[in-house]
Amino acid sequence: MSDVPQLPPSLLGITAFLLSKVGIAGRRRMGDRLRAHGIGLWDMAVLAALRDFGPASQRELGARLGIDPSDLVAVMDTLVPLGLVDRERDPDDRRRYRVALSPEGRATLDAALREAGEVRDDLLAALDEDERATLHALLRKAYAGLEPRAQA
Amino acid sequence: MSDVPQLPPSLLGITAFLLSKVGIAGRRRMGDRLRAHGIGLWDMAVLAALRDFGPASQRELGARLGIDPSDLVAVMDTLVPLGLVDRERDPDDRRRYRVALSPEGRATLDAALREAGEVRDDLLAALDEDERATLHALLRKAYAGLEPRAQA
DNA sequence: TCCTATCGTTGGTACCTACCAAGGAATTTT
DNA sequence: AAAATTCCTTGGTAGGTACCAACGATAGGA
Repeated sequence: MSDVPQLPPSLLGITAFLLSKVGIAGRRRMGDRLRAHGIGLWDMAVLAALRDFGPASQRELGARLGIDPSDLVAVMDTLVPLGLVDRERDPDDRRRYRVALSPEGRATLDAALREAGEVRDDLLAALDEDERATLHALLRKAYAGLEPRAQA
Repeated sequence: MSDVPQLPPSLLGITAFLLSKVGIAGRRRMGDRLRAHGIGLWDMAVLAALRDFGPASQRELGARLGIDPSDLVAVMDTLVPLGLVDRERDPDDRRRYRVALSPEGRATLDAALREAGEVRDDLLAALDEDERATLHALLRKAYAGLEPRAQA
């Protein structure tokens, strides 16, 4: 009759459950859209960090975003060949790279952020503008409580 | 200086990003707490489905919760030995099992739901009662839009 | 100079989620 | 009674995330 889940009310009463469900759906949709741009979620996060904070070493990027340095290698293996970042050895310390956002990277980031807006519209289709703003503000507040230093 | 992520404002402005972050944090905490009861998230979902909808076959449970039947085997391998569910062959069709919540299962589910409440309090520590209620209502509405049949 | 530390990299582990194929047992259909 | 279908199970694949150890290259301190 139906191959769509009909979840128990007990679970729907759990905020963390809803959070997880909607969050996973959003993450999945975002990942699908970014794939069309040839990048992944971590790649987008790195582009955003480079734009917001300026050029950085891979180590700094990893610390900032909470990514293990070894996992950052895969991100760079994506971003560098696509020309979305410029990576050169730091003249002052040739152990480290100096990773910077390229014009192409900036354009891709802009596109990714537009995709994010569309994902939000899709994910929160049932909510009006005010409700979306309220939801965002509440999430921001809750997240700030979780990660004190992440406050903008 | 800091081993805690300092996320780019660009990302914090993305509702889906926050949703995912807070959702993952909640899921993780819930998983940690359930582990102390010897069960996982899927196990809890099955217990909740059995309480809300009554005894069912594994196929029905799978369809209802969106779990692949083969993955449900692992859930049963957890719940049956713990005595949280009673599983017997359906007399009318001995291919299928009739899985029912046991008294121990009901008690464990109650405990799990209490844990869920504590996780909410922890996860949403930065929000007051009204804000938590608002957040829950908004998530419920958004989720209902995503999964039309999941409305309670 | 020698020792130690850091940066990026390779390679590996572990865990979890989600799927799919195939088979035995039981049932229904033809 | 033969064939097709359903239910559960086993086994395998695939993707994603998160770690950790060790190494070459480079740099700084004793």
